[in-house]
Amino acid sequence: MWFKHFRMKIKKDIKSCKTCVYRQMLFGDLDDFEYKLINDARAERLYKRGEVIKYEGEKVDSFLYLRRGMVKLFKTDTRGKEQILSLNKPGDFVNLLTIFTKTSYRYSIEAIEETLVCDVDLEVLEHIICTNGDFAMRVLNRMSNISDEIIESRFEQSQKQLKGRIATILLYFADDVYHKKIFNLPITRREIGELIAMTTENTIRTFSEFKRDGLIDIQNKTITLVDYDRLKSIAKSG
Amino acid sequence: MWFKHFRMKIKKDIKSCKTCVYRQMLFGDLDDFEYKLINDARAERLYKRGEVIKYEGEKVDSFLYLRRGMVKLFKTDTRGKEQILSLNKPGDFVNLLTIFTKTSYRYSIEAIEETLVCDVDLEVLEHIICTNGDFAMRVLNRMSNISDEIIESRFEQSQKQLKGRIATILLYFADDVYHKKIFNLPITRREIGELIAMTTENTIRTFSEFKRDGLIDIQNKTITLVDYDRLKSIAKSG
DNA sequence: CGCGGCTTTGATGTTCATCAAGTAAAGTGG
DNA sequence: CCACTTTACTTGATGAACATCAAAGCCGCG
Repeated sequence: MWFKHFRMKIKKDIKSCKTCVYRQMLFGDLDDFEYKLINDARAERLYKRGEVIKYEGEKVDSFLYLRRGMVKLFKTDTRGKEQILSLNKPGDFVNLLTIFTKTSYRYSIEAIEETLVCDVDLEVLEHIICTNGDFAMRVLNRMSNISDEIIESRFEQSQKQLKGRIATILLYFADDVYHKKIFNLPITRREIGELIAMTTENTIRTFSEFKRDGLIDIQNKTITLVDYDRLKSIAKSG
Repeated sequence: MWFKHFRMKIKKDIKSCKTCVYRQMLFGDLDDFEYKLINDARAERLYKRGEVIKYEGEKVDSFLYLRRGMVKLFKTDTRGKEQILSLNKPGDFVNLLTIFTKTSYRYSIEAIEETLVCDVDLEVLEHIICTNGDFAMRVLNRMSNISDEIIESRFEQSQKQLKGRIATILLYFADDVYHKKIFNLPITRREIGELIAMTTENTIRTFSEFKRDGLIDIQNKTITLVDYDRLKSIAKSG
């Protein structure tokens, strides 16, 4: 398993953070000098599906944000089954909540499709936080928002049962990730199960049922949302 | 309901933050001027059991920390049932994760016993963060830790079933709150159910079963952990 | 002293996990 | 490129864990 770690490609992109589309989300108001610091401490890394970006237990020493692709954060439970804590899509600050913990990762991060990640050295980020109070406030603000969203979405998912959770996931891909009603599922049925805390079998059963009921169409990995409104209602009602 | 809000007592304590036992947890390295700022922006508030400290939807405009007593953070689900997100005990920073969100509370905070809370105006805290980088880093560090702990404990609880969750809660009170094997349960059976995401009935059934099996003794609200080791093992194994 | 909330126990039903078994797809090594 | 192996996908049958419904005793409090 570990050998995968060494296959990752490291390259420097010519473009600077200044021209990055995700810049304004956090680094919007830095001055030229600060940009240069960030930019010099930054590496772009490309991962293939299945490559592990960070292992549980590794030291947290960089700030990660996702430019392309998709990653999962997951832990392995006592019986050896993986449980997915969250999916991250382009624009997400993968590990922002954990970044300042001074301990090590409590979960692993793995690419679920070809993924491009920006990796910024933590010390540089900390330096800017220490010297630029407004920036510190912006980081704090992002952290609060991410934390609130996680708690909120967990709360909502916990009230739903199987069908509601599956419908929610399908709508997440259609609305928030691909912005289309037809898309290729980037993850396996098993991973969907790990994400919604259900077994693979029941996840598949629900997919089949949704297909029988004319809610979706399935061609292997290609999903089409046929009855969007009814899916929405299932996602809502549980 | 809302009228409760106005019954809360507001008083200024003579002692300053400088002498507070919880000082070193966050405010340890502030200079005299900063202490004075915090101290002047601070109010101590005393709440009785059942009094709501913050309502979901209220604006977040202060930093809260708990000096005495216990509070619960909770939300009301779609069917009108409450779900407890977390319990906080003395020394906890009740709303630290939410503080910088610039929106409003997504949950309510209520005292479950007589509770003394320090309430610090947010603008003053933000001012100090903006001008004292080391302090900002310490706040970020605390936020990361709290977030990690929440995610970790949720992950662990989600793998357990009824008995494991109840055992975990009992050990939490004994080990982390009261540091005794005999204590008065500060919350009702229903609230325990809300905390572990189970029904009141099954929570009670499990209590009875633990008593029958000689794990605990129950006299109304007074709980005695009789077989601490076996409880520990149940909490661990699920 | 009676009303409402808390507590308790039992009976029944639902949701989901587990086990089993087979097909399809996707890597892998010769 | 093909046999072989592994992993993903699928469906059915059975059982366990927990929710729901019902009913009654208890306790505090106005």
